[in-house]
Order: sequence, then structure tokens, then C-alpha cells
Amino acid sequence: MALEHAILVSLLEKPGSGYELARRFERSIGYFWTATHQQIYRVLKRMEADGRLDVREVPQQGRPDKKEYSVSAYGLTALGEWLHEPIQPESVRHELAVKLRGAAFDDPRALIGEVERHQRMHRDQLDHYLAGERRDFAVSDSRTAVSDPLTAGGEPPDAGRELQHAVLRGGIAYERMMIAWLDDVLATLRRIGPGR
Amino acid sequence: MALEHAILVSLLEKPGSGYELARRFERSIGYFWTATHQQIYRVLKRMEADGRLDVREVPQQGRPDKKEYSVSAYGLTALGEWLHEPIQPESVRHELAVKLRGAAFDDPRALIGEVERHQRMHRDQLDHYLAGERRDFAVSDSRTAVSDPLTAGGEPPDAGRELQHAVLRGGIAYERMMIAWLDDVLATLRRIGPGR
DNA sequence: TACTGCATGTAAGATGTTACATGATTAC
DNA sequence: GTAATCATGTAACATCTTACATGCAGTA
Repeated sequence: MALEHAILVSLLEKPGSGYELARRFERSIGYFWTATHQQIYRVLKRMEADGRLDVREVPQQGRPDKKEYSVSAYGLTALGEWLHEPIQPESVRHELAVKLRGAAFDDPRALIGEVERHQRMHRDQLDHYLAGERRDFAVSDSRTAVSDPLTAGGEPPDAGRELQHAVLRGGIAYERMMIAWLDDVLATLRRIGPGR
Repeated sequence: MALEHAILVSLLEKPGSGYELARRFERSIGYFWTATHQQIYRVLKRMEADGRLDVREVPQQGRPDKKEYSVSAYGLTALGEWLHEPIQPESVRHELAVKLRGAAFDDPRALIGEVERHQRMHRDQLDHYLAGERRDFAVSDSRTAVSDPLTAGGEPPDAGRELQHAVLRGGIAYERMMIAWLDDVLATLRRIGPGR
């Protein structure tokens, strides 16, 4: 169950409440794992009962009190063990591809609007990633960042930052790939006409 | 529930038994949707009860008899309706990325073997896709296929084939992107050293 | 007064995973 | 004889989604 591990990683990066975690799952962690607040609260309780998390009641003014969770020593050990286990490849779920193949039995052109909508969402996501990269990593062009000689032999780099950046570059590469592929799909849909 | 729709699409392309569907989910349909035979049998029963599928008992020699499912008129209508509904973007699940960010709190170098293993799996998948493309679509280089002028104005193209090819090109683009990104990740892991 | 944000939860149902179970045929 | 392939299923459990529920504070 990787949600538990995603929560461990997030709380190691910074302790927080269930609500705060839910918000992080809408942004940074959400780039590679999604969860709703219902899931998060349930799992937090279980992990606290297991002893992988510590809780601290934080009274607040003008806001409801919150429970701030942090990773216990046992939680850190558990994460370490998981890191050394091999994981099997992710199972793929691409609903749009299902639709694309289904479109052959309907009117393929009717899908054009939907594909354009998805492409816009991917463009927005890409812009969001690039803005985050400029803000947090001060890189002008992520395409050149991979083998930038300026960072190759300098001061000792921060492992956490470097890894976060690498994950973000993955998100950027994914969105660019999707945008290009959806261009290809749109060209195909326009070429094949109204169908059956 | 997209498993139902994936099954409708697959059975429209060719009727078959639960067992045959399970095998297809290991190959062509499996490129964009996964399901185990247990799921498939459960859903097939429900869809037959709903009237979206027809069944035909097929006695066989030397093999167990099988139930061959095909899409009913109502099933085709149901698929058409689904095709016209917008879908929300897929929720991302990238366990390797979770590990990568978690590695900052452990030894990042310990992940190198695992990342290399994943990269090999993606290379194998890419080879598999490219072999399938050569076999089924007779294209020498998928990179040029998108805007190949030879196919732009010729005989009337088969919508089903074109769409299947477009989906396959998506799989190819995805694997190439992943292989390149994992190269980037490996370079990052080697650069940042043994960590904390 | 209504909406948004902060904060935490319950409940029901759908979906997905893992393990177990059976039995015949064919290939090595 | 042993394993793999074809063929279908049950049961238990884990996980995920959707809807419902509460209550206070600040803003428009």
C-alpha cells in the first residue's frame, strides 16, 4: 500500500495535519500519487495505531484545533525497509485510450472536442510544473538541466532537493509527451473522417 | 467503471470468452487497461445480467467448453453514450516517484539497482510495442509515421486500424519518455552520493 | 446572508487484489 | 510423471470513491 509510504515521505519532508496532507496531495505529492481526505484520515489513524506516526494536538486561535502528525523512529525504519523492496511495474489505466479504440464503433470525430479538452488540461499542468520549477529550482530551461555542466562539479548538492527536482522533471517530461501524442491523435481523428 | 467499457470495446473488436479476454488484457488491451481474470468473470456476469452482452455456449473438443460473449445492441448503445460523456483526467500513481523522494531519508544510491531494473522493463516493453507495430502496421520508423505524406492522401483508411495504431504510438511515446527520464534519474542518483 | 477556507470525520458501495479450488488435455 | 495451457469460478480482504455530516471564522 503505497499511500502509507507517500504519507511517510510527505510527513518526513514536513509534519502536518490530515487537512494539510490532503492539500499537499492536490499539489506537490499529487504529481505522483493522489488521495482524498477520507482516505488520508483513515490511513493516518491506522498508522498512528501501528506506531509509525506520532500525534500532537495543536490548539489554534480562530481555527479548529488540529492534530499534527510526524513520523516516529519506527515509521522511519518501516520506510527504509520498503525502499529496499522491489516494486512491480505500475498497472496502466488510460481511459482516454479505451475511448479512442471504442470510437471506431461510433463517430470518431465526436471525440475531437474531448481530446482537445484533455490536451488543454495537460498544457495547464505543464505550465504549472514549469512555474514550480522556476520558483523552486531556478532553472531557465528544464531541457538543458539534466546535463548542466555548471552543477556537475561544485558545492555538495542537497539530496532531497535534487530528488524532488528529478521527480518534477519526470512530470514535465510526461506532460510534454502527452501534449505531443494528443496532437498526433487529433491529426488521426481529423484524417479518418466521420466513420461507420 | 471503465473496465466494463474496455470489455465492450474488446468484444466489439472480436467476441470471446472470459479466458480469452484475460489473455487480451495481458497484451493489446493491457497497454492501457489492466484486469485479472477474477475481475473479468465478475464483470462479465453483471454485464450479461444487464443485457449489455450476449452469451453463447461453445462446446469444444479436447478443451473445456467455453462461453463466448458478444456485445448486444443495448451494449453498443451504452458504449456510445459513454463515449459522449467527458471523463476526468486519470489519477496518477507513480510508486517509483514516491520511492525517489523517500530515498532522501535513506541511502539514495541503494535505489540505483531498482531504477535500472525498471528501465530494463520499459526497454522490453518498448521493444514489444515496436515489434507489434512492425507486424501489424508495417511501419519502419514510428517517429516519422505521424506525418507520413504517403498515407496523407491515398486509399480510404480503416478507422479502427488507424485508432489502434494511434493508441500504440502513445504507448511507444510513453516508454521512450520513461527510458529517457530514468536515465536522468540515474544520473541524479549517481551525482548526489551516499547521503545522510 | 451566503460563500469560502479550515478541520475532522462516518457510511455505503464499487472496485481491485490475493488466495484457493477444480479438472481436462497436451507437450516435454 | 510433471508442468503448462485452457477454462471457470468462490471467498476474503483491501482499497478507493462518493455522499453525507458538523461547526467555526473570515470575507463579500
